[in-house]
Amino acid sequence: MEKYQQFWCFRLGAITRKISREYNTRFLEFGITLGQSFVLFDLLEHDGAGIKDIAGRVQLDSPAVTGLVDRLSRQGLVERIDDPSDRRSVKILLTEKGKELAGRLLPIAQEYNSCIKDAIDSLDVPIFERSLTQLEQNL
Amino acid sequence: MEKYQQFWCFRLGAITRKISREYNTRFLEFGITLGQSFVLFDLLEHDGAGIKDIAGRVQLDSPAVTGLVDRLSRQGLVERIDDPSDRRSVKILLTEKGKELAGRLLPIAQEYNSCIKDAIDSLDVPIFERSLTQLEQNL
DNA sequence: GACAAGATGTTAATATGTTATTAATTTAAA
DNA sequence: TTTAAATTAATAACATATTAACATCTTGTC
Repeated sequence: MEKYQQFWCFRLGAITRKISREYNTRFLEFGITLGQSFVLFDLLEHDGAGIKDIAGRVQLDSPAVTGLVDRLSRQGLVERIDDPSDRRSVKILLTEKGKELAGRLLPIAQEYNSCIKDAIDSLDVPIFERSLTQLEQNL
Repeated sequence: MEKYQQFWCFRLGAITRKISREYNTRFLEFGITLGQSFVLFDLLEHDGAGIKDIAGRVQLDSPAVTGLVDRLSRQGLVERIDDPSDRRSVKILLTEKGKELAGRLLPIAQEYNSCIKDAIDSLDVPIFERSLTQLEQNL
């Protein structure tokens, strides 16, 4: 076993890519990718949010969200409208089609998330989740 | 807390990006990125390997490794030479400069890997690593 | 030996993510 | 009030990752 293969960063990256690939496969028939779905899910609870707010919650930089919103809007799932209270800003709104799709994708994502949890000992799940929280907080 | 933010996929992705960013910052002065460093580290133990072998070990597709090797070779850190035993294939060799740099980066990476482990309770480390192994095996 | 099937690496097209820069606007300060 | 500083989103440039298509070469079978 090579040294670098024990780096958490390497292992986390490989696992994340594998999971993302599976999500993307499941979402393929809807024409959506995993990253795009997070924006849709976010808008379900924050319809009309600006780019920066979305970026903060999905933990991406603004330019990345700009790109995701571009692709979603090209599919008629979201709309950009000017923010009347701040002309620099933009409000992202779910269209009917987008709202409907987001509602359809959410249970699919939740179901696969359960599958992932099943991959490890059920007794270890709370500890694993606690570790994730600590990584989020302490890095 | 939004639903999607509890998806392991979301959390793992965000953590991985954060760690990668820190590695890339530490490697910046060497003109190297995290992904490129994995290829260098791999060659330390498998000098002369082919693209497909490297891809298998670093868990990427061949085209991704082709790109990484392109950038490394542009910096004179690796060399492509024809495989005399199979004319489809290519051997990737570390140059002196590449070998020297890989040896210099490895301890930096190991040191930051320890930092990351310090982010979680030391008692939880073995369980977290066991969970990673199970995710690798069962997904 | 000839041909079909498989293997190897590259290229192209698309999506993702980061950093730096820019344009437009708002806020704060002098 | 005029100017300086900060904010918002977009763009450009680059690196990364995946899939599909391709060219080249090897191998196995007849």
